[in-house]
Amino acid sequence: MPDQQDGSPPSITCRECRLGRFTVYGKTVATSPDFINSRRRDVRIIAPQRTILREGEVPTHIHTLYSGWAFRFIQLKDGRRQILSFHIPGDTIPLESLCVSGFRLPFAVRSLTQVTLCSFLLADSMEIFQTTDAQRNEVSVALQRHIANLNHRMLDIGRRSALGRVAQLLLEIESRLKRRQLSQNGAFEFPARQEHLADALGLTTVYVNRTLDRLRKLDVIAFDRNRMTIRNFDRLREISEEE
Amino acid sequence: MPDQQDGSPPSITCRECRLGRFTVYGKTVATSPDFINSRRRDVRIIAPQRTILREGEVPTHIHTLYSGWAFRFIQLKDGRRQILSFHIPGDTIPLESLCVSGFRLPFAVRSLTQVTLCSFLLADSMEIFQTTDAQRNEVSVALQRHIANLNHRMLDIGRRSALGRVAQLLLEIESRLKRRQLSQNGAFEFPARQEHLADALGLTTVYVNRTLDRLRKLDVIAFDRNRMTIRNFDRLREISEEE
DNA sequence: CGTGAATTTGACCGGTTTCAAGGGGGGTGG
DNA sequence: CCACCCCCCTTGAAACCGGTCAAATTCACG
Repeated sequence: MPDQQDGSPPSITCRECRLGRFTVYGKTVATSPDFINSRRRDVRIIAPQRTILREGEVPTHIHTLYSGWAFRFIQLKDGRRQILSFHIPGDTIPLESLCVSGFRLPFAVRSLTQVTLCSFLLADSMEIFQTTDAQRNEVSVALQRHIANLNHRMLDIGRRSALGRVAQLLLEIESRLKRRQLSQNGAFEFPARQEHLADALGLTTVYVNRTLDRLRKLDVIAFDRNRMTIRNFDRLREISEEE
Repeated sequence: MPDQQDGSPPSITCRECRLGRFTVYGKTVATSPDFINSRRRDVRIIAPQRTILREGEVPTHIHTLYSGWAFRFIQLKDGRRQILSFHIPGDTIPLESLCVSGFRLPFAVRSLTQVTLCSFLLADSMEIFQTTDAQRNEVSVALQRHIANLNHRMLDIGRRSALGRVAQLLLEIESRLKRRQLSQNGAFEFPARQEHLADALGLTTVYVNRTLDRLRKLDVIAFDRNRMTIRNFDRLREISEEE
């Protein structure tokens, strides 16, 4: 694992980074990793459950999530929280800043696990992302995927039963992890607590638990504290579509 | 009203258009309305409940909604539908195409009422929107608002009661209409059926009806078939935040 | 007036929440 | 090395918000 337990950042260059080719600047890092590396201003480790970005701020840096999970969310005064999306290794945070100038965050970002961030100045990023058509296109594709995921999550929360929502979310996360080679045969690290799933799906923790239990008893998934396995993709897809 | 009942497009130039200054190219239209007008390829009237853009397509044009309402949505095979947002006069459809190259729509767009669209080639639009910093900024601001609205809608659907959701949606729509001078003292045209509200809020038509009725009995709103009036903004805001 | 679409109302149902208590596992300190 | 503790998962029972089904009413419009 890339995580360091002692709190010191990993001394890995972009050239050796196994995640580099999965990022939005994957194509560029492939051709000139040292260029990307020279623009990296910081590699930082952040503890679990820490605020990374505050709602309303205008980011001056963008970050690549090197290890761990984070999530973006909005919160009500009384504590009710909606998680808008989960960030997994290789994600750019916040992706929108590469496209929307002066982007004022309409959400906050928090680390879920311990997290390692590679940070770039937004100005430097623009140099990277505005130079070639190929690079502009990478950003577009990433942003399109993200928007599509948000739209689907909205459909899930508004129109699907608890069972369908959980199934959809698990499938989305697995497919994103798989694209980054972080899922093998449907098995992957899954550090989110049931509380996080609840806040992402518009459910309560208790009911997420009951729903996961149903899926487990159907032998569609298996999981323990930090690991999730999809044991029957076809069935999970059926459930996700019908419910 | 700008609507034509006879099906022929209005013969209004951008110079005389009272909506022009509220669009994303408002600044540009103010300085050179004839330039904008020269790029307008089409003014078209579309009947209610017609598909304007299909899910999965890559738009070649962008449209300014000149009159009427439209909405974007995703649908399940069994007919369940989630409305992602409503489009009101002055909106650019789809706004994302101005920022994300080759944007493949993850949703469909349909007219709610009869609708008048001013259409521009995407290529021509780029000329308009990429030329000046001021113009790029306009797009950013519009997109930020839109993203923020989507995020809030997600919070509403996931974490608020029916009463809070309805209140939030009415406030959002009123504030957007007001910015375009389409709401006076909280009173505005409101062509959406209760079914549309239901599909936007993740509720059923019947329950939207009961919820609107509660707000009406509290004397917070008044409405008939095509007109909505917010009679008590403070109370509506309280309700929207607490529920 | 007549017709169909949209709103409104009533009775009942059920998915999800709420409240509350019990259990397990991993980390820490004695 | 064991005991304790905290966090999280798990389970049960009861309540409730919103859904479902069905019928009545109102409204726009021809």
